[in-house]
Amino acid sequence: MSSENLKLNRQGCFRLYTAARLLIQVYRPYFAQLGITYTQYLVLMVLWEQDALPLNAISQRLYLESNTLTPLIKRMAAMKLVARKRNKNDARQTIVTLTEHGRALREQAAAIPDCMATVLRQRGVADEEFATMIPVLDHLIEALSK
Amino acid sequence: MSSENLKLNRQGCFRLYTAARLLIQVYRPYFAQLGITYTQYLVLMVLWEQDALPLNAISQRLYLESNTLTPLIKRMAAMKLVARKRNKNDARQTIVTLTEHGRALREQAAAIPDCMATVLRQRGVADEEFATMIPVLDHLIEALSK
DNA sequence: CCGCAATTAATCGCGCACGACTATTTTGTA
DNA sequence: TACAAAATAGTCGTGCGCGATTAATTGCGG
Repeated sequence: MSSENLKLNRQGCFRLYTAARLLIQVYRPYFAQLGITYTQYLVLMVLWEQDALPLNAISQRLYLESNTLTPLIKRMAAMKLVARKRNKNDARQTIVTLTEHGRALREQAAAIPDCMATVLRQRGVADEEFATMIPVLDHLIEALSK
Repeated sequence: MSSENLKLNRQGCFRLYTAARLLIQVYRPYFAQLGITYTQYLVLMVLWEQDALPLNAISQRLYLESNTLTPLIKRMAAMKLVARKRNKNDARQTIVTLTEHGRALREQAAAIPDCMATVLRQRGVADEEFATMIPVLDHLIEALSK
């Protein structure tokens, strides 16, 4: 193992961390227009795909724990994006459902990926280039999430 | 532009965000042993390379603003890792210098990249695989940071 | 059917990130 | 030289992330 590769890991982490932050910064104004944050958008994405999920299921999808999700979803409930209710069959679970407002946001948010793709292309990042990272990121996530 | 690629962007952001989080989670216990956080480690890395930098310079290296760095570095000063002092030549600047303790941590932290590389390899992520992302991440950071 | 382990959310405290803003100091220029 | 513009840190408020812990509920082996 060369010291080159050692350095690479640590710098790789920094690059991953920085690229994620900067990319989310580009997203932020679009979400701000809808009155939501990036993380709230992630929760909505999960619910748009399948509604009425227990917090547990959202947790597994997003790799976020209840200590992050519970307050997050409470804020979303306060904004009338979702509703929280106990599961009758299993009183331990809290079921999260979309409100009309939460469902309606889907159409408005649909345009965001287009905008993002355009922004990236304008800044010289080709889709194909970005795409080369996807399988590695998936491998990394799969390897680190257990 | 296929809807496939549109989806890819948004999911690409999520993957980037998640992979960064999970990777830092693996780092965290090592840093905890030294009594520091990942972000504090980043500041130390910059200062280990060149000591006595104005906050401004650290900001540029880490892509973090003063609203993040000022409190962060104050905490590090409270822990006696660094010292803060005004620049005599330019009273606007705050110069951040390593203390003896901050300098000493370098040797202890030196082992961490080894551990990380081992952990990743154990989990089936080869250095070469990770390395393929580096140029793309650099391109992304360069493109998004202005 | 009892009790104990596992599951599921929730709570708490702290440290980032970051948008918006302010205060101070320097610089450049008319 | 005056003074507007730029540079530099700092402050404030909010929303994550997450380690640690707790409370409530369910499931399961004996």
